[in-house]
Amino acid sequence: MMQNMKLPGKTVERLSEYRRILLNLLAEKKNYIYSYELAALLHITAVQVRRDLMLIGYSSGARKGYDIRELVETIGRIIDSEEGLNVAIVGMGNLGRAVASYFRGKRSKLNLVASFDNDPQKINKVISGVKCFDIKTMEQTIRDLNISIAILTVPPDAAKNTCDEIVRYGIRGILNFTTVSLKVPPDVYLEEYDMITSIEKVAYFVKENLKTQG
Amino acid sequence: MMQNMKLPGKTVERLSEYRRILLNLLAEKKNYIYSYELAALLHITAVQVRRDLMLIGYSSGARKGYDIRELVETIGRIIDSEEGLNVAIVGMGNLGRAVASYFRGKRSKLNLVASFDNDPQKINKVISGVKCFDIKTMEQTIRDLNISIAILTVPPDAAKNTCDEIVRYGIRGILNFTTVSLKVPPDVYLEEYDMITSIEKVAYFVKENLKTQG
DNA sequence: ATCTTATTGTTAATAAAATAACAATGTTTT
DNA sequence: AAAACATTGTTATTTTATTAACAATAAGAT
Ligand SMILES: NC(=O)c1ccc[n+]([C@@H]2O[C@H](COP(=O)([O-])OP(=O)(O)OC[C@H]3O[C@@H](n4cnc5c(N)ncnc54)[C@H](O)[C@@H]3O)[C@@H](O)[C@H]2O)c1
Ligand SMILES: NC(=O)c1ccc[n+]([C@@H]2O[C@H](COP(=O)([O-])OP(=O)(O)OC[C@H]3O[C@@H](n4cnc5c(N)ncnc54)[C@H](O)[C@@H]3O)[C@@H](O)[C@H]2O)c1
Repeated sequence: MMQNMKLPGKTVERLSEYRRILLNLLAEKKNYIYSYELAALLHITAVQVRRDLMLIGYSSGARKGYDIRELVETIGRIIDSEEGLNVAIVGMGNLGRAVASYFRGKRSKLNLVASFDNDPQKINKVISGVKCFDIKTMEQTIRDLNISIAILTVPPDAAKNTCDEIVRYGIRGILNFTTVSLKVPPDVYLEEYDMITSIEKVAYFVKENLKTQG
Repeated sequence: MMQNMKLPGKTVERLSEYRRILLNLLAEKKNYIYSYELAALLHITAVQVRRDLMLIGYSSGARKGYDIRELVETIGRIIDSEEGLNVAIVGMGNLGRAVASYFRGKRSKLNLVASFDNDPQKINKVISGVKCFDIKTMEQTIRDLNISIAILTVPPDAAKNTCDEIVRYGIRGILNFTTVSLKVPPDVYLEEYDMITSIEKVAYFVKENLKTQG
């Protein structure tokens, strides 16, 4: 098994989702799970689950289902970085605070270590559990705290410049929530998400369903 | 051209993204755009853009690029519902408020007409521009205001029950931001999004890139 | 201990999505 | 007004993702 081969993005997404659900199940004291159960929880097929687990080389021993604890651990070995990676939120407004409060204490291998803003009201305060730094100190702070991932939640008109800055300061991955489409060098991984797209997609299928089903 | 054929979900997503970007460009007084320009803004290929537009039967006249205003209008005719659809946010916490403030005044065919919560502090107040109703009045309010789409942002432990309720009250599409995986009847369209998955995906590729590039 | 059964792991087949190839078309240049 | 050109619209091809099929395996039943 080529352990050093990059997994397809889709598989990585599902592995993250498997783990999220498995952790919930562990909390409910469930210890084993069948592929078809996990599939049903994610609205996918059991084959897909088994295929994904095959890709990461995980094998269950069979017939009793997967050992949830073990599987969570295996997924971690594949998708987490051993030493952990440090994350910052850039732009501590409505969305930034929501993300911070959600993120807090969730993932042991991804540490939310800082946020940045240009609002004097926010600078040097702890907001939603994370210290807010002056955006002017970003270069220094990113280096000092060894931050490699940024969650971008500044206003649209600040997005482009801010993105160029953080890339210059050594950020290697960006989750962009602004409505602005960014350009980054090929060695920086960029993921973009816009809620409006999700809502419009829902609306489209609702509309189509209403057309055919009344 | 089969106008009544459902488009692939991926195409619907891209159409929404095209429109978002085109509206930004219009605001900057740009009137025409080539397929390759639009593609670059979305990090996809020009062929994909042209293919999507072919699917919705849009034709440019050629060589001067697409008329942005016209294209925005055409996309609207395809993905929007003519009469508009009404949307509610269920759970007006950190994320609910962030979504509300983002949504406000954005889409003319999707109207954010209500939010629901069980916190007496919030009930009957206008929060982030939208009135917050008592969750107990949800059945009535959903019917009165003809709400067909819900954005679910309640705490995880309330998610399942709340989802069952809104489905019973006639909701036809749900955008689920809770970490709980929901089950809905086949005539209800469900879209789920978890930020942690996005961040873990970024982290995975950052890790892999660091391995190969130092 | 053997048989039955349920579930896995994996290869093969199918389906969906993306890309390439290129003729058609309208624009600009000469 | 013809030639050169850039860009589109569309079909064909390739690639990627999903699903189906099924032999292998281990748990439980007899
Ligand atoms: N709210 C949402 O649900 C949502 C959803 C999708 C996308 N977005 C986008 O995310 C971004 C943030 O949305 P929001 O609702 O949190 O907005 P917001 O105005 O509440 O927050 C923006 C924050 O960025 C800070 N800021 C402004 N300029 C800055 C700069 N140059 N450097 C650093 N910080 C700066 C502001 O002080 C503020 O704290 C926007 O681009 C918005 O379009 C929001
Ligand atoms: N904050 C984020 O960025 C983020 C991201 C992804 C997912 N989520 C998920 O979204 C949900 C909301 O997150 P949040 O940070 O806004 O939490 P929050 O606690 O700030 O907000 C939850 C809101 O729901 C209300 N509520 C509680 N029980 C309710 C009930 N039974 N009926 C109606 N309303 C009820 C609360 O009064 C509160 O206003 C959670 O499930 C969280 O896991 C949050």
